[in-house]
Amino acid sequence: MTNARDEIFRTLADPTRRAIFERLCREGEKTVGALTVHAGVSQPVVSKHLATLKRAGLVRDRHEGRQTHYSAEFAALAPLVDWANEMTGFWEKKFDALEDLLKRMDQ
Amino acid sequence: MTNARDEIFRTLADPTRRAIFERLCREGEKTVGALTVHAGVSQPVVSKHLATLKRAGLVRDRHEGRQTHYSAEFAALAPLVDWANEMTGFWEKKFDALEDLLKRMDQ
DNA sequence: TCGACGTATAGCCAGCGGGCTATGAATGAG
DNA sequence: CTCATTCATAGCCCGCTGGCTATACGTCGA
Repeated sequence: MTNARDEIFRTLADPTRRAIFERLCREGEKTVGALTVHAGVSQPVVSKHLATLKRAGLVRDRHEGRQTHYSAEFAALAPLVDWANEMTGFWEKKFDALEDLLKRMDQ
Repeated sequence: MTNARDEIFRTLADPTRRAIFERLCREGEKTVGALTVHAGVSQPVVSKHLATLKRAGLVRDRHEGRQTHYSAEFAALAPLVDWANEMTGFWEKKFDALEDLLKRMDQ
């Protein structure tokens, strides 16, 4: 029952994980080792976070020899943006309704 | 050190809390009691979630007699949208760079 | 003034999850 | 073949937090 939107929010809630994702967004494809250097946590933890990000569809992995290259999946952010737009959309709707009401009152 | 963006993500990560926020977005100002009816959790829990949402700047409260009315603060979603745009922005940048590269190669 | 009502706070518990180390599995180098 | 390298997995621990009940606090009606 836990939908994609929920998973995206949960996944991006952790600062360490979000930092890893940000890094992939800014600097493109990176190996686990390269990410670990600046992550501030151990390599297994980085791998774990990457697995979580992958399950949420936020990253892709590409195996090349013994290293795994990860890259950001930008499109996966769409549900988040859509949700935010939907929420603020309700505000605009109400604003429109208010405007409409005022117009009617003006008549 | 935990900035606003971080707090917003953490706050919206919980499904129950996000549902409450969504409800406030969709249906406007609501009392704690009204929110509790459909929240699926006890009243104290709803109050707690509302306090968390308030600390994150996502809702406002208005006291009227013994009831407290809460309403969504849509503007508080801006950091979230900005962040998402920034992330996808890196993608566009890279796309532009690629386009530029292809142009140069074409010459 | 007193009781009922609406909300917030306190205190507790259990589970989730993020951190660690140790180790396994796969690949490359020599 | 053997050893080093790179990453993933396993197993553990502990703090955080979301849930609960009980209760305190403030407000309204009688």
